[in-house]
Amino acid sequence: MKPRASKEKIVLAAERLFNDNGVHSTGIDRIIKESGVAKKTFYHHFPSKNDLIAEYFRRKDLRWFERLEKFAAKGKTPQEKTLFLFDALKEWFQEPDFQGCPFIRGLSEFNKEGADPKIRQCLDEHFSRTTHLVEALLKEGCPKEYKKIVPQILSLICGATVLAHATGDVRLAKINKKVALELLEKHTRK
Amino acid sequence: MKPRASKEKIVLAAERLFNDNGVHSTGIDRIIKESGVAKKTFYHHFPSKNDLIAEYFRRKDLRWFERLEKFAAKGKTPQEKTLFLFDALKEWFQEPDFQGCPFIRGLSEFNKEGADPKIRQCLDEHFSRTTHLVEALLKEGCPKEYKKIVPQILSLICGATVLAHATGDVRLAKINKKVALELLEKHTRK
DNA sequence: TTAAAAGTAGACAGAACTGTCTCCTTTTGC
DNA sequence: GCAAAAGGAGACAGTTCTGTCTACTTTTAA
Repeated sequence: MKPRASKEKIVLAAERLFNDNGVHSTGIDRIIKESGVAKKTFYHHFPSKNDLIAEYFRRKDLRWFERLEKFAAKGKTPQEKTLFLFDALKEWFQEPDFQGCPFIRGLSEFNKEGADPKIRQCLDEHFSRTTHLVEALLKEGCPKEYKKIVPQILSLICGATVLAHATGDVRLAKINKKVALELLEKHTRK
Repeated sequence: MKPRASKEKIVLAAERLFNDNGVHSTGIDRIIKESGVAKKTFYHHFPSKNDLIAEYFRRKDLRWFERLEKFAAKGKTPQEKTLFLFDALKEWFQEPDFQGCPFIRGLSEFNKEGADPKIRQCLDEHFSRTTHLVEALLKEGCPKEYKKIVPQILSLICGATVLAHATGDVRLAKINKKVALELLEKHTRK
């Protein structure tokens, strides 16, 4: 086996297990067994489980923004770009292993006294970066009122994600896209 | 100590610890220590930890609907009742120990293969009962279009809750109440 | 009053978890 | 080619977790 492939195999196994069973419920031994590496190899790449968890969140964050930007690029105006974010959600919700947002799930497990600071930082940065992305789009699209609309759009994104996870209803993406459209039309017409 | 008080003390300690540290992260020993009962007493009332967890969710569910109904009762029309739900959220978000929705958090920990069925049932019932409450209000308020609006209102409730937890911004309740008002006005005028 | 129910205190078993360590082999990079 | 880095296999320590059990005391209710 290629030495450099070990780290990747660990992260891929962790990604699947964390997604299916939750982060806390997934033991190191299980990750090691399923990735097929030796325990020493694991601890060579990740000094502790928390380092793997942080890496997991960094990767999820990266892919989240790749997806959002891929869809936003389909729109011509900032308003269109914003609306295409909901198509990104639709694509996400339809994935067979969709288990809700890793960061919202992460809040449950790591947003507490005593949790590893580098993990909490991953969560904080993810939420603030998502906010900034929407903020940047709306600042361009409706510069006078973007401060009002940003939390509304973020609520629609969050709400769709949680409800799609709780109920399995993929249509939430489309439903909230329409609400977003109405909000944007209303605040752009003025 | 009064014998009948033991069960209550256990549940109260569990409620605080589950809220502060998460359900999985809270060990039986900690709950026993903080509630001040003997281990045998604990297992007398709850055959297993999962039974305590189910009881925890049943109580949270009960209080959630008590609160929603208390606020809904302040409105005269179904539309007003629906809008008052967001004032219930505001009250909730302002509590010093607000740590997000226990059921959304529970999804992260228990919505997986192998989780205790009675716990998953608590979660499922909570989401469907909340849906039915909103559905009942809107069915009365705008009978022709309630099917469209229910998921929108639920999204606004969910989104506000998650974002208030993630960012600490209590204003989400008020912001989304306004969006809900616009949605209801639009669909009632027709 | 008295038997049953509920409680206290805490040892203990058995499993699971994180992280360390040893011994040895393979791969990489200069 | 060869030293250093990376990897394999797995024993082991130390902790924590759930759940059981013994021995004894207090409260409740008929």
